[in-house]
Amino acid sequence: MVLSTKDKILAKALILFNEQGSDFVTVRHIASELGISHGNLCYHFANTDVIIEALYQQLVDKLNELTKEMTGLSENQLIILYQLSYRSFEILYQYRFLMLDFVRIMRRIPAIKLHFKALMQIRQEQFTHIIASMQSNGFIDIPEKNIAPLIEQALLFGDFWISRAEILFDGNEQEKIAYYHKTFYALFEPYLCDNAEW
Amino acid sequence: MVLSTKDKILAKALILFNEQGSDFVTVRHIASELGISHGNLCYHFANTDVIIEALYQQLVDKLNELTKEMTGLSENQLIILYQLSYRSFEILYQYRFLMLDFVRIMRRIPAIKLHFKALMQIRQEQFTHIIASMQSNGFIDIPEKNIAPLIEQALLFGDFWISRAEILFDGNEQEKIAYYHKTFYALFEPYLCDNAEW
DNA sequence: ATACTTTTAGTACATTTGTTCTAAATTCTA
DNA sequence: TAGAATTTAGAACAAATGTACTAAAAGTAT
Repeated sequence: MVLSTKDKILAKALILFNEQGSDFVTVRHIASELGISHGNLCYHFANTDVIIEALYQQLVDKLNELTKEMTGLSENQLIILYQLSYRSFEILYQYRFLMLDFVRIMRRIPAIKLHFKALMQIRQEQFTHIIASMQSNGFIDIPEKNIAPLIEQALLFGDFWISRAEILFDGNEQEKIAYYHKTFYALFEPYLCDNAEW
Repeated sequence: MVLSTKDKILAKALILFNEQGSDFVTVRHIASELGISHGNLCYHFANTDVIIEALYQQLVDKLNELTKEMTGLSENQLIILYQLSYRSFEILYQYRFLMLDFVRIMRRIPAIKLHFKALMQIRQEQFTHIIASMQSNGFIDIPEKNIAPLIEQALLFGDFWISRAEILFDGNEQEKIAYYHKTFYALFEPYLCDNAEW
């Protein structure tokens, strides 16, 4: 399996962005790491913003694919919620620079900001739907007024656990994901019914 | 009340950082906005990192002062928790660029990263203490195993609500703070006892 | 008033970066 | 294989930035 120059650039850029942050990394750095000229790199991607947009699109595609895959399953919503969030955490971690430099990237690349706002809308509806479904199946018992805050908490946590982990967590990648996912899932625990323990 | 050049620089830098992010703002920009030469500015602060460190110190001082003030009160811990967090949210918002550029700043200025890790340790202990105290006073009933996740959730929320708000919240500053503080406080609600409603 | 210190403006320089351009090399296609 | 399209390397340029330096101006103390 041989990668095209385009794909090699994206793969290397992802590594460098994750390691060093999306600033500090320039087209020249990426080209240098790949052993190609920056003129060549700019032929494929005019600047780093374009590369970031491409990587963001990769992330969105992967998350969409995951969602499609999971909603096809016949497991109960509790397991869906657990596994969907866990695997989302794994995917997000692959593209962690996007979350680590969240505000900066949104400020610099309006297209991503617009798209992200729309994405959040969708995610919020998905959550609402899952919770309503769990409610009607008796897995969860949550007062109406607590639903919106819970979803807000969950979405915020999902976006920023990586940033917190980057500064404060000592441990390898797998431990990190497992720890923060556990803490994420604990958001829902107060509302779980007894028959929801598994 | 006339400000020294040093203080004028810090005040203007805070405004610009909050508006535009800590990169994009250079010593030349700040100097230009103030109508002074950048040579002069560099006489007071060698570079933007030093300015950021000074502003971070201001934030820490304000938060410490608030904590000291609040722990002196004789209200019950529920009110303490509510008010302390609300006023912390207000102060954090004043210095929001620090939270918006969280990871970037920590990566660039190791002194702040070290200090912040220590600060988090202290905040975690404060939370633990408050919760234990509320527990023994019968305001809250929380299983032992849920305490650590709750604290982690609260600290994470406290650090990153500003970033989420920056992208997604439409509304003025007061509404923003009120909305996110309410969502923050909702983290604790599932565990509050009946006698804790107020 | 004089000498000393602090503050200020302005200049200069090296480095980095984005961007554009040219021409060579390579690959593709007919 | 010949010609066209694509890909690549490298040079060149302008703009921005951090940093250091000089000298003038303002303030202070004796």
